[in-house]
Amino acid sequence: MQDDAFASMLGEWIEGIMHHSMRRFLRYARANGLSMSHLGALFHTHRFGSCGVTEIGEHLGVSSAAASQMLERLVKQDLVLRSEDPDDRRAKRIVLTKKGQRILEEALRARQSWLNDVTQTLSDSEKKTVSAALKILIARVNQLTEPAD
Amino acid sequence: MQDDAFASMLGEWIEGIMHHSMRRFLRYARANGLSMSHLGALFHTHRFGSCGVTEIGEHLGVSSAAASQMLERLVKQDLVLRSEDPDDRRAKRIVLTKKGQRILEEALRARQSWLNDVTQTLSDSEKKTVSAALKILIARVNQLTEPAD
DNA sequence: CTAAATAGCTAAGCGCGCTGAAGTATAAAG
DNA sequence: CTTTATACTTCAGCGCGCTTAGCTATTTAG
Repeated sequence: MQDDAFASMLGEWIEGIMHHSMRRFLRYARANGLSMSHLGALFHTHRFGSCGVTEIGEHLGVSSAAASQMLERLVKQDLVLRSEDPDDRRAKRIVLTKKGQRILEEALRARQSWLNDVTQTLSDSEKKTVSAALKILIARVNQLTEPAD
Repeated sequence: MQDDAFASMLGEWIEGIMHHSMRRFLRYARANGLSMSHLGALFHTHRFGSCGVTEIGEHLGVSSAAASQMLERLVKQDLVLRSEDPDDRRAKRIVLTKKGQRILEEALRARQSWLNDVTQTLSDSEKKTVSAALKILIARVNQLTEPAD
C-alpha cells in the first residue's frame, strides 16, 4: 500500500466524520443556544475538572475579558458553577453543573449518533478488523502532544 | 468483542479526531478571518460545484437574507464568484474562485496535518490493518443518507 | 511594608451574523 | 395578460463575541 493512497483514505474518512458529526453536533448546539466557543469551554472544563477563567480563555484563544463575559453567560444558564478558589482568592474555580454535564453528554451523543447506524451494519469479522485498527490509532493519538497555542 | 466496548472505542477515536482536527482547523480559519459558517459555505460550494444563495442558506440553517449577506462578504474577499444564472435570471450561481479553492485546501490540510504525524509512526503491517478497516468504514459512510434538515 | 505581578471583572465600542419586513426582478401558472 | 411564486437583495434592529483600557482584590517579591 502506497503512502499517499493511505493518506487519502484517512482523508476521506476524516471528511466523512467531519461532515456527519459536525452537522449533528452544531445542530444540537444551536438548538440549545450554544456556540462553538461555549461547547469548547464546557469541554475544557469537563476535561480538566476545575479550571480558571484565564485558562479557559487561553484554551479558546481569546482574552481573559472575553472568557469572563462568556462564562458569565454560562453561569446564568446554569451550565457552570463559578466559585472562589480558597487557595488563591484572586482566582475562580469553574466547574460543570449537573445540567452542564448533561448538555455536554447529549452533545457527544448527537455527534456520535450516526456512527451507531454504521456500527449496526458491520458483521462480527468486520468489527474485529475495525477494532484492531482503532486500537492502533487510539494508542498513537494518545501519545500525541499538541503543539503549544 | 462486545458491542458497547466497540462503540466506546469508536467514541474515543472520534474524540481524538475532533480534538486535534477541530483545533487546527479553527485556528487556520481564524488566522484567515473566516468563521465556521464561512467554511461551511465554501465546503458546500466545493461539494456541489455551483449553487444558489438560498441553497447555501438552507445548508447552513439560516435565512436566505443571512446567506446573501455572508456571500457578499465572501465575494468581497474574492473567495467566491457570484454570477447570474443564465437559465433562470432570478438566481445566482455561486462558485469558488482560485483563491477560495486554495484556502479550502489549506484548511483541509490543516485539519489533517496531525494525522500525518500519526501515519508516520505506523509500521507496514499496522498500515495494512488500518487501511482494511478504513475500506470497510468508508464504504458504509458513503451509503449513509443524511436525514433531512 | 511597599512595589510589582496576577486573576478577574466591568465598560465602551466595533463588527458580525442573524431575523423579519419590504422591495426588485424574473419565471411559472391560471 | 394577470396573478402568484420564486430568487435574491436591502434595510433596520438586536444580541453576541471580541478587544482595549481601566479597575479591584489578592498574592508574591524585594
